[in-house]
Amino acid sequence: MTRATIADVARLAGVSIKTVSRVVNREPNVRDATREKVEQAIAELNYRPNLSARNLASLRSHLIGLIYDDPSAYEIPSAGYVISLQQGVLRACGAADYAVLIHPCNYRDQHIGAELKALVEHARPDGIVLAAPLSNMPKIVDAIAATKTPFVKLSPGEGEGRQYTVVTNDREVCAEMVDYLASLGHKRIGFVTGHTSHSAVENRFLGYKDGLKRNGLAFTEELVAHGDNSFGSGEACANKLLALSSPPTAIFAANDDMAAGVMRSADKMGIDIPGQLSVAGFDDVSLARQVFPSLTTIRQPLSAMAERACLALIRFLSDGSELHDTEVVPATLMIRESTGPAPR
Amino acid sequence: MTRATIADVARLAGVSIKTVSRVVNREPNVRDATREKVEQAIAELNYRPNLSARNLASLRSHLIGLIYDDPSAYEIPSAGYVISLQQGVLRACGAADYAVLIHPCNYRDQHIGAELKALVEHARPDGIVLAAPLSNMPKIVDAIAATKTPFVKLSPGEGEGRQYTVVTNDREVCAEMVDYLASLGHKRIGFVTGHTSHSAVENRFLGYKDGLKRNGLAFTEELVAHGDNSFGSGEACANKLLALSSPPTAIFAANDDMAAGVMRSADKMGIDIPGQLSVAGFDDVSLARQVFPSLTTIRQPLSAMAERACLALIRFLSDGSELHDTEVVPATLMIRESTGPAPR
DNA sequence: TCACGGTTTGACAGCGTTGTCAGTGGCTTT
DNA sequence: AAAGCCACTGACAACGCTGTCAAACCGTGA
Repeated sequence: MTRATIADVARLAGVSIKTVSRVVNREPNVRDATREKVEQAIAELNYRPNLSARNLASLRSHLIGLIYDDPSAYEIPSAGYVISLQQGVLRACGAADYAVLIHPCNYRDQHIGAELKALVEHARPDGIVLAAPLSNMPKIVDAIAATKTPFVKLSPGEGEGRQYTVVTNDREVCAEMVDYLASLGHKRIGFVTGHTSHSAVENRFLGYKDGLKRNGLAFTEELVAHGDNSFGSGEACANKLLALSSPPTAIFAANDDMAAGVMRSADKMGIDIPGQLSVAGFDDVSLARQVFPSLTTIRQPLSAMAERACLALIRFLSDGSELHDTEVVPATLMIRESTGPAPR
Repeated sequence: MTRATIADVARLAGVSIKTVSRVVNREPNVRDATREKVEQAIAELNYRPNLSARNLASLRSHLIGLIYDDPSAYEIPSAGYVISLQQGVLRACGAADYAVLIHPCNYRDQHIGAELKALVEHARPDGIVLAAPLSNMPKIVDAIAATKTPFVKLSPGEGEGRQYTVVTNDREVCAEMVDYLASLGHKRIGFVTGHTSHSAVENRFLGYKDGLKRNGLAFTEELVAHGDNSFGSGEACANKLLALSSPPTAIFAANDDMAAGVMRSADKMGIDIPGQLSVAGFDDVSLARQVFPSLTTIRQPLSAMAERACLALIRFLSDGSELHDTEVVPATLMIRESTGPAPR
């Protein structure tokens, strides 16, 4: 007893296999009565189309490649980021009958261009979703583009306008965070930057400066420390900022891991949060809710961004609708316990 | 200019397509000279086999389904667990030319059996890797078994011996953790249990009792608090244990999230860790290194377990080698800052 | 009644592989 | 020299579906 094929269904329903194909693929021009007969036969035989046969005949793979940087490959654990991506893409693909091919990779790898080329030539996905920070690296974007496979970029940073990109409003929302801190009376607001490979962090820095300006606060290099996105670098940056003769009363870090590092450093120094120091992060990873006090941060709508990007890709694949554009999905402030009125 | 097919290669090499197929699939009985000619033609044309055609002809999908519980579907963020699983499976599959189909699902879903059945019938993976806690749920295991698709179970708990299962030695390693705490002079060691749906946590509890016994310490119900694997429940359990007239000097939680909750609770009460209270967890999620002080815990070799399970599955698929067995991959203690000598 | 146009249906040729089975040719054995 | 064996190679039929195109059908207006 093997799986029923389209021919079995056709025989049982008393129609041709092409008509069964039409019913299965919801094509028009099938009489209602015929459709019903076929559907009944499908149900009776528990027929499921063979995807390999379908793909072979239709010259497509019905596969979407999701390419992202493997977080734990070099000890920056942001697994939540990857899971969110996957959720969004799976949601979009599930609805449209595409399968997802995940491909974690290490952006530091010398041969990543060749690796991605090989992947695409081997699996032949119909389209690709390229996630940050890979989507900000010209070498990688070019390698993907060279394969001629349609792709969308998912980038928290600014899109480049050359390909369809879904971004979040890093810059604006960071300025809003500064608004919020200023509204609490903070005058000296420090900033911990992230690794520059991640173009989004530059925008976060710009947003920080925008915020200072529009709240009448002067920008000082002294209050900026340069981290690399890791928890450890957050600690180091806080050590530096808090050792200033006139230390900041609030520190805004470009991601949550570093913000947690800042908190740990302050904790070690016996500095009370938020009594003596307010701390804010960016990302809203699960850690943000688990540190004590819980972290004020900014939530990126990652999963939604991934879904939107993937849906646009699928739309393009099915009807060829334009793909050169940028879509912005706004992020939101998550006010928690780590920020409070400026001390005085 | 479209992709080269096997026929193009055959023509260029001056052989039949079958011979090309033999070379590509590393089949025996091809003369070296012939093989070289073919390989040269393949390189020249940059030929890559069409996977759909191969799958159709060979009646297999070359797909491994990875089914796991979606952590963020109900706010228990253990994304690192999923990432580790994926890494292990991808490693095994990549080497053997299988693709991975990921399928997060919610074990609380009423219709999960039907959902998995539909998935398997639709995508027709050649084999399935079923991760905990799903692998401990008879309803789910039965649904998978009913599809007749070969599968392996990945379970931190005990295997059931009916199917191939890769487990870790939860019970033994937990006893070792108690050994370690006892060696630091702790006499009153509390335990925070996890959600009972996760059979591994029962073994952890048993290991805790084993450890007490072999160190000559009495087991008291009073020192056991029942959590549900969440950070919040860890806090609640610590509140209860630390309110005892004679509170424990060490608390061992069945997972890291709860251990972090314990730490937060102690922090709120002004209890010094590890000076007044030692805290230990289980899992070694990234959080364990980010809390202050960093958490002593137990690292599960998750990624290695997933890889071993998947390799066994692939071996079975290729040569039909036996699949009814249980393999144990040992876990290891990670001693960090949250544990220290008992106070006195 | 007949031609006409639109809707519905079917025959059949691929899609690019693998599996089966029948050669083919060289070397050993009798 | 004939027979037998083995290593190698190729012809061709699947595999289960979709796309193309032609045929059948059906209602309508002339």
